[in-house]
Amino acid sequence: MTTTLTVATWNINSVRMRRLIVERLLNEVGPDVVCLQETKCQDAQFPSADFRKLGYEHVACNGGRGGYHGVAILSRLPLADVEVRDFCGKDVDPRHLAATVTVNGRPVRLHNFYVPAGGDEPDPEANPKFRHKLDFLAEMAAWLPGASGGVPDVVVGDLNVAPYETDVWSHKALIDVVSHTPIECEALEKVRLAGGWVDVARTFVPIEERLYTWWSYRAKDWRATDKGRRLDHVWAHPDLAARATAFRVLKDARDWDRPSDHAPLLVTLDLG
DNA sequence: ATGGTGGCCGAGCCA
Repeated sequence: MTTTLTVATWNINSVRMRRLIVERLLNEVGPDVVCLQETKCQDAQFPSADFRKLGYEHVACNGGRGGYHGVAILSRLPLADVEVRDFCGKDVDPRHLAATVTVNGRPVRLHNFYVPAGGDEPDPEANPKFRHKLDFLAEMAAWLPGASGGVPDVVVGDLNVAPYETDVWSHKALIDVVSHTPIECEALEKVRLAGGWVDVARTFVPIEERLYTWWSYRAKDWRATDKGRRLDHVWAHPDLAARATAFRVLKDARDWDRPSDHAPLLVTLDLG
């Protein structure tokens, strides 16, 4: 019996447009669980059957009205206690989905997030989208630490903030650009510290080393110019972080056919 | 260089 759990997180930028590269991840990498963001797909239209055929029999999705945002979890393992939370008092705001998987008798609570991008102007007074982003992060900090009911948890997703200097191609150039402004970086750090989660990526890739998960579609040659940002994250309860045996950003997927602008992240936990 | 690209849905919004 295997005692490892491999979790992927990937902002897919429309699951219907990019179903084939999701299938490529399932076939070629084969994580146990895949957390998707920006599915842009109502639940009734979600291509669950295609993923089930590949062995991902357990599918949970939160697609809202379809056009915007949306999160989903594909899993080879049963998903228990599936939960959705609408943040910031919005009726339909499909940005969160939680579920529990159990490996070797050990339950792990997964929280899959798509944090609001925040628009262009980093001023909460002038820009309601930035206000929403800060409010969302504040609500995460207040709610998330108590949300897993004592089950060790993993928080993943497109958190839309690159918190450290080496999480962006130029700290100086991006200091006033939404995703890397000090107020957001501090807000994200507050969320992480509120629950005591470990930034798993940074336990594998030292803080001195640049690490990105997103490269703009607008770059002429994304790999050569390498103007990336680390917007996607894997956080883990310290007991789980201590069991993390592998982590990587699957940068090659940024060059797959009709790619997402985000690369998948993969973490493996040894629950033996 | 205040553009550039891409997906929603079928114009303008969102990222």
